[in-house]
Amino acid sequence: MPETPGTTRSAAQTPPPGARPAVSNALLLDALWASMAGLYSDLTAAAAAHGLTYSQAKALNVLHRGGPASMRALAASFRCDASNMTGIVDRLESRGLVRREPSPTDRRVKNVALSEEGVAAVENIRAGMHATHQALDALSGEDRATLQSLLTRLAPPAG
Amino acid sequence: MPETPGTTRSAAQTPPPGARPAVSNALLLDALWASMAGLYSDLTAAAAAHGLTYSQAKALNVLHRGGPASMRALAASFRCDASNMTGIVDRLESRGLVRREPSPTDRRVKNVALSEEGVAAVENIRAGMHATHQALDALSGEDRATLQSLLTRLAPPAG
DNA sequence: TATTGTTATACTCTATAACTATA
DNA sequence: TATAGTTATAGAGTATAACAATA
Repeated sequence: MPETPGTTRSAAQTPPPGARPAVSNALLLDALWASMAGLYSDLTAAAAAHGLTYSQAKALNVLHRGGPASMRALAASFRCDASNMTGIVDRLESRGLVRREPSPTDRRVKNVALSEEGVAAVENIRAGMHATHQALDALSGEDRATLQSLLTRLAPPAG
Repeated sequence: MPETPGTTRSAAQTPPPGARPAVSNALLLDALWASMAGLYSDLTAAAAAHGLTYSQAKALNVLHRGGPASMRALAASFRCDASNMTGIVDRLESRGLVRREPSPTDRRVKNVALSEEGVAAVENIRAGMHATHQALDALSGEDRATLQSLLTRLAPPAG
């Protein structure tokens, strides 16, 4: 039950006297929150243009990046209970975007794999995130590299 | 119907020969997506620790940052239909975290305002985003300023 | 016994449409 | 007529608990 308000910066990072004012965690949190909201909105719109929800697009993207995955592994990447994946994969499968394949080594496991249509869908959705692409295209090459580095350091281990 | 895969960088930014390899939009999109997922997960967990959902915490945060807002303005900040706010605000109000107050100037409008308990809740939730605070605390002062600047440039106009 | 995937249930979020009370 | 808020409805995501098949 922490009674401490927003600013929780470690005292070890006391800025040197005369330096420009430090950016508080509270301010960074606001900026992160706003950019997250923008990204989520852009992604939801791009998915909706293909008749898909955000979560469905997210599942396709996970499979696109990491290859076939078990229901359990998919749920782990969503950080949600495994039972939730049943419905999400059901809807994707009924539209022919993914397939459920029995694992050759463990008969309990079902591996979910993208179909050709699924690959096309996820690539179109990613390309259709116009606001995000526009914002990224406005950055210099150096800024892009810096952003990539900072985001990678921010991303949690489970990513 | 763009057939183009992930990389949609404008040709105007062709990197000079001999420069370090450019960071593609596809790579940046992955990094953004991963950090967004981490932030969402951290925020959802912090809200759940107070018995609140992500959307409820988001509404409290909007009111905390911007002061009282009409149902319509709240819905605009959520980029969702106004009818959805009724239930969200209902649940927050039933727990005493917000109040609905009639607008003095327009009898159709209801302004939603944080109660003292609501202020405490949103501040505790923000402070309870441990993974995010930890990741931010690991950044140098210069990196923090750079991140703040880049995120602000990424955030959409509607914020 | 433990694990994988599923089913059943309840709650929340979301979009759409229709309604009311104001303007 | 147009707008603010609400209600009704249906679809989707989420957590919990319980279950059958398999390890």
